[in-house]
Amino acid sequence: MAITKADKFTQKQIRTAELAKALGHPARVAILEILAQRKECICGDITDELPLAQSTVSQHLKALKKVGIIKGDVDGVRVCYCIDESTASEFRSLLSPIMEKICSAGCC
Amino acid sequence: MAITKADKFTQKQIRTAELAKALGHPARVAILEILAQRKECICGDITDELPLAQSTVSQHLKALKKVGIIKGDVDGVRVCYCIDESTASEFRSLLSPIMEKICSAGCC
DNA sequence: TATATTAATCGTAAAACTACGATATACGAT
DNA sequence: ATCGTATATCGTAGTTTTACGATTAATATA
Repeated sequence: MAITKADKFTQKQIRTAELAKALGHPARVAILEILAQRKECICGDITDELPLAQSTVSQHLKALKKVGIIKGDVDGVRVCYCIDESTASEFRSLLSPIMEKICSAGCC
Repeated sequence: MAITKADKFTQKQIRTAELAKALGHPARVAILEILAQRKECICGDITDELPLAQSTVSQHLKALKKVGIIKGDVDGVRVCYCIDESTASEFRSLLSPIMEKICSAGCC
């Protein structure tokens, strides 16, 4: 962000935006869905399920890891990815009140 | 997106990402909060509440309008913005199952 | 030790995002 | 008709995102 006055927003707003942004690409939505579907870590075969190059998938995984929504443990030659429940809960906590409000903001 | 194979993702994933992206900036989170807080349209004083230039706020409003989460009705010299409840509900519908799953994806 | 495999990183290019000031447009008020 | 106010749009610059192929690093296996 060029010359962002990020400090003028609240930490909640910044964190909410950060997490929402992580969901802001179909590939990352897909990755989270894949990880959530099976209730276990996914070791290695994420790239196979996406219509993207391996390096691109790796970038998306990195983006998700950066905000903490997933974590990856090295297991030999593979890396096991899974969702970080605590961050997921944090996300829900941040989002819930907003969703609640905007879904009942009756006017016009 | 350069050379995006967007057609390889589901419409749900694409729409979810689109809406999440709209929340992907603190200013837009703030705008939605402002609109949701008061349960009526906001006519004109949105820029005053944000640490951004008028033209920048206008761009953020445009981004929110583009995905349909807000709508703006012209009222004389002002424009009255308010949340589009149907899109907000759509957003919640898309997000809920994902949040549900990732918050109980117990592993590791 | 050599080889194959997995995943991250590097380098790069194109597109999108963010921000601002300046300008244009549209309307109300004088 | 003119002036002032509110909002959108234009032009622009810098940053970030997205994507890919190529390379590197690490490990498992032959």
